[in-house]
Amino acid sequence: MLPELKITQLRHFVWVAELKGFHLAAEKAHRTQPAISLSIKDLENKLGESLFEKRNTKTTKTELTPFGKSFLPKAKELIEHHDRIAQDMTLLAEHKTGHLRLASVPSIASRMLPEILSKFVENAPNLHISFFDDNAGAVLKMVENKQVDFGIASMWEADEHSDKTFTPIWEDQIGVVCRSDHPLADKSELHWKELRDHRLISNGTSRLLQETDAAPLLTSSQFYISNMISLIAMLEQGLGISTLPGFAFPQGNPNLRFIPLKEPDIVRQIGIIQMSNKSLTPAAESLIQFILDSTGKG
Amino acid sequence: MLPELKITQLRHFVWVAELKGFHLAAEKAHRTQPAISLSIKDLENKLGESLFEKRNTKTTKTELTPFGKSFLPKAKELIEHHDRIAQDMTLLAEHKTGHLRLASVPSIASRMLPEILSKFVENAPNLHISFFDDNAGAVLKMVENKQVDFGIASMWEADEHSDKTFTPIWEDQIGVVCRSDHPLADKSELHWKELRDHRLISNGTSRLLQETDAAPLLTSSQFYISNMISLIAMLEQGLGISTLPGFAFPQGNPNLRFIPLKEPDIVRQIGIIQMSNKSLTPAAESLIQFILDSTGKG
DNA sequence: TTTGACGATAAGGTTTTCTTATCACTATAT
DNA sequence: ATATAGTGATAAGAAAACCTTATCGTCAAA
Repeated sequence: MLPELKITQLRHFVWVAELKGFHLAAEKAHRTQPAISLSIKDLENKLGESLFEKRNTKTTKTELTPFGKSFLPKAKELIEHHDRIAQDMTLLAEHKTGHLRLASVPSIASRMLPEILSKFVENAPNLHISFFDDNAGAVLKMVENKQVDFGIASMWEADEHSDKTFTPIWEDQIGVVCRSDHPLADKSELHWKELRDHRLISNGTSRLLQETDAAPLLTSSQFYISNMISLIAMLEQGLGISTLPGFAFPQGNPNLRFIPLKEPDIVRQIGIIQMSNKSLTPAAESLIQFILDSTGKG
Repeated sequence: MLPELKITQLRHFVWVAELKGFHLAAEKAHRTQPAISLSIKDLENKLGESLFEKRNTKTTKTELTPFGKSFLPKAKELIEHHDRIAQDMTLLAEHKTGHLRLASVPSIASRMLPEILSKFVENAPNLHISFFDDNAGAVLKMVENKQVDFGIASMWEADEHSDKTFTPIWEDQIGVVCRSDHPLADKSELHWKELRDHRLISNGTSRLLQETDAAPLLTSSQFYISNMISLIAMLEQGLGISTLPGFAFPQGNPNLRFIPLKEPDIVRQIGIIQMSNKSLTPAAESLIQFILDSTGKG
């Protein structure tokens, strides 16, 4: 039966040995001298051998026995090993290190995450981040397959009571996008019926119009363009108009206008999607909290 | 401030993780299930993060959190490290391993030690032994210089109250050595005066006659031979007779006889010499005990 | 010889750890 | 659907481990 050595006990031993005295060791351990005496005695009993030369007699020096001498380096190594692990785990728990994987829908990825992430990593210099951007469906899949710790996307009712949890964060209003010189360009808001006479290009986000008053627009749509970059190019070309969530609109584009759709007022809820049963890594947990805080939802 | 993890606690964690359950782990730890629950809880508090998935709810499986998963291998390593050290030190304390150095006077070295050492090492397969044989003075020096853990030799009064401790073990009686065809060869015991008419070769052990009734023999001695092999050769040649302690007599030599000296009856005390203040390694301690036991002095 | 420093020891209090008893929950088998 | 057996959590008190105060004996230096 092997004895079970306590780290604290080993520390006491090392201190007594290195400071050459029980009193000094006691001070360092924030304990009284008898506590150290007993601790060492217990250690000696466990090991079955004296660590220090017969004390209380002849010699006043606190000196290691040969046995103690051979134990000293081993004890120090074990303590160092312990401290290294304690340090590692503490850093991990405090999300200063580790690996964080997330996926997001492109609009948030380009519009909100750059600032959030750059601020977040300031306090976590050793944190590795893997980031994926894709459409909402793909994000959802990556969460389900546990390829990512969590995802950022919108979630529609169908999946509401599933094994995933949705925490809404941003509200993204649908609007109409057209060229600056388009007849609708100067409106400050629009009714869906005003769009009927214009060529509507549908895209990946157009399904948001389904099940709303504006649904009829989709059936009459001649073009469908899935790729956002192509879509923008077409719109800039003046091929037609389209609907997009606000965050997906390339803000700062001088040639295009974004006009909120007021009737129907369609708002896309974008938020965090995670598995309900699986708990998150500290780093992931922490980033979510950070996002909530920096968006005022905390 | 780093938390101080206890080895026992880490064991509990590893067992719960590997046996996938608190009850099984409790059994293995010879503890009750609540004890393990609390132990894990305490560990989680120290680390500041959950190790197992939210228990008591939804899932009945005891599963690690990502944090716990990354902790598991580290915890196992630390436990193994601890056990390795505990093992090493226990072996060292039980003198199954280590390095043992001793010096002995040749008579004991050749007469008693072979059997003793071969029996001793049977129980200590990993013990390294360095052995030196030399005359009593040299043995004493090696003990003083700490070149050896202890020495085996005789010790004369002058050094009695020194920094060395002498533990007598063997009693070696002085006798007369002569060739088998020598006039004295058939005697069963001798008086020193019977030697006066024979040529006496003195040797390194002859000082044992000093301060005894037989001292006059030394002054009349014509030959002094320090080397034992040469001495034996001379004796076999019939050059003369000599005195030797019994253990120094090459037993089994067909050409020589050993006749105990009865008057004076000189007994050389041979025993263990060690430094008084310095404690011994477990291996040395153990060999000394073994010698005491096997000579009935324990 | 006295004093100061060292570590050991005794007695008693505090903290930690464990146990017994019980609860809440889930899954399986009636 | 209900009972049953299995999971882990929790509360209260007992046991063990740990620490403190007070004191002692020894040694070495003043």
